Amino acid sequence: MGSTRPTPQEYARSSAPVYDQALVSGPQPSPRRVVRAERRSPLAYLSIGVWLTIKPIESPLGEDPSMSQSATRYAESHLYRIRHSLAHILAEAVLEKFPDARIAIGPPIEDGFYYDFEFSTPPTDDDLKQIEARMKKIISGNHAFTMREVTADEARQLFANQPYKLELIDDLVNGRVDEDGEQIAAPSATLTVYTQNTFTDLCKGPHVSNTQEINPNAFSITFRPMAGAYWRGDEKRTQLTRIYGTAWQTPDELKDYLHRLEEARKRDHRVLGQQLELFLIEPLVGKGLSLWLPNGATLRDTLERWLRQKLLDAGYQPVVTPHIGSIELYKTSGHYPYYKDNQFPPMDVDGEEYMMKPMNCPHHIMIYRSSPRSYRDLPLRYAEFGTVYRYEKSGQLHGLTRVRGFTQDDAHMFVTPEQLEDEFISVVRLAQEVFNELGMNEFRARVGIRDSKKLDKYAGDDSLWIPAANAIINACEKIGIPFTVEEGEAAFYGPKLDLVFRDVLKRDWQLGTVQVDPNLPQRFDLEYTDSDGQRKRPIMIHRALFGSVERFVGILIEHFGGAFPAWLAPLQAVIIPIREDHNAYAQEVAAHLRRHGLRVKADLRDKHMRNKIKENRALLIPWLLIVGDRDVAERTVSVRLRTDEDKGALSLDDFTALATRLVAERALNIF
RNA sequence: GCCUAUGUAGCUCAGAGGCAGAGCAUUCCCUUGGUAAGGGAAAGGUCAUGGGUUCAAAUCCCAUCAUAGGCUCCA
Repeated sequence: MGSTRPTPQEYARSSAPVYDQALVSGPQPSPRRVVRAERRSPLAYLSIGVWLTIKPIESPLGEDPSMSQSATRYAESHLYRIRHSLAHILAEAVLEKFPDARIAIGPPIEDGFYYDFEFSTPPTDDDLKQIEARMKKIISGNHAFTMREVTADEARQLFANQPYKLELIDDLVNGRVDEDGEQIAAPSATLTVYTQNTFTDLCKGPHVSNTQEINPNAFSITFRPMAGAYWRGDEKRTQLTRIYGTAWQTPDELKDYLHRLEEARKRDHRVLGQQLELFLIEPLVGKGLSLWLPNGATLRDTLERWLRQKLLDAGYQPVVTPHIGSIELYKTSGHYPYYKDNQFPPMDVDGEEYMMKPMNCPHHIMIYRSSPRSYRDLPLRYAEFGTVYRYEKSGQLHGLTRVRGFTQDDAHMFVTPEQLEDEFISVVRLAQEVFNELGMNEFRARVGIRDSKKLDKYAGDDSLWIPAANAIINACEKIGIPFTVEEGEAAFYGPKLDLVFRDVLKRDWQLGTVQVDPNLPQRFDLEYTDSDGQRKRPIMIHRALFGSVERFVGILIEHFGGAFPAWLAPLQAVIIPIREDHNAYAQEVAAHLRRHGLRVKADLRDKHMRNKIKENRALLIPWLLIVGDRDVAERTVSVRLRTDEDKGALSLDDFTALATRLVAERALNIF
């Protein structure tokens, strides 16, 4: 390794943790990351790593103007000023109607802006409508935005009855935060305030010069309900009321945005999960616990069998471990004290404490430890679709993407230090292969290292962490996967790489994770005998590609909008007879296709064929096979795709060959 | 967990103190129709749960549960 190689910490500083604000959009596992991205000062966007080569993918829903720009350009854009200014106008309108409201902060964010308030009685939806109407009036008043520098004392006088502003002022002069509440190092010598019309706010800008630069019909504050938000994101502090706005340059852009939201809503895996009868979450079963209906289970099972075969081919060995374990196991691993608050509480069984399994690694470690190991055995790769249970706060649960019981496509590798980098590379390559075959081509990696300010949070010392982090970074560079390095995102036992997938709507989803772990082998005193006869300590790699199968299926549902490639579709073809006397042929066709391994059904209900087409189309069945007099006579099926394309008649043999080929190839197209 | 909203038939939703409603789905009857809803009938309800106010509660009040949008956290 060359002496110029930056330390992992230097990497983290040189690559902006968020390199494209568009990449932090949409539902994703870590809302905290969104918050951090929103608050990041423009400066933080300036240093963008050269290895970040995300290419834009085509979106069927049109381009979002803010998304095609880098975050830096966004912060300098006119749209950014419009949104920032609208936040102030919102505060003005709110204070007019609620003079005793306290104002907190109001930054521009992706797609819009928000402002946080403290109300004695929160506004109603009606109030919000009136506030929006009032904002349009203020905009039409052509008011100038003027900036003024003030001393801290002047500022304290200006905001004498605004405690949140006073706190910000104190922190600003002491160098703790900037106006958006972002932590910064240097104290700020001068403070600036911006005034428009009757409203003055502590603010570093920038703003539009006059409200006439804002189109009064290109924003909305009623598009999303009000929300609670903790002051400074700290749950121990006051909960404020956040009013969100979206704002654009033109009314058409606003319309497009609202349309995109609507499209995303239609793809919601919870909506499609019900419509396509994939899964249920039943209160009587419990919060965050999913029931898989036959359709969903078929999809899941197809995915799992495919992945299992891939793992066997890659030299993984299957293992199976139970759903609960002695608390002593998790005390030894260190998980219990560290993640106590996120686990189901222990249960007492005959005076011994047991826990629902929150992770599989300690169990796999015990399998490794069950027998003396030689360097000739390594790498050892244990794989299990292991179901784990974690206590998530109730407000945190969300469909399949955030549940309390889920199955990880988990594996643990035990390697020698020399094997670490190659093994790591092969894991990431396998991930690439798996996701590419699923048609998920757009993904990147996020390397998580220790928070250099809180080193005591982590197990083990530099001698374990630094080589491990370097192995990950080396691997990323060799593979050429786009990656960023982020401080404080490591697991407590080792640095990690998270795989982040960007779906067809350009939303980011964290998928699996690959973690280098030098610590658990130490805690469990794992050993192998090396070629020189010495007992040595192996290193572990923890990895999951899908992450949680439940969550992964949820992501697939949204990515494909429920229109799965044929090989994944729970039902691949439905045969629709035109008249009742075609039923026999329909059943014959179904039996024929089933014999060729296809999942098909003959729809023999006493309904008009048009009705059956409509209903099966809504179920997004890839192939609808219409059979009538001509088809019976000529042994054909008339193929109608779920895309509404009528492909005309194919001989039964031709269709069988086509369908089985597309399924075998796991093709993304269905004709 | 916290803030706000919502909870009526399998699904989507109307009803806002005075007899529990519609469309779709389901069942049955008629219908046999070549590419996005053929006709008719029946059945389907603890109006989330528990308590309260009232002559009377799906409707008003309180609590609980669940869901949604946020906030916070995530091995």
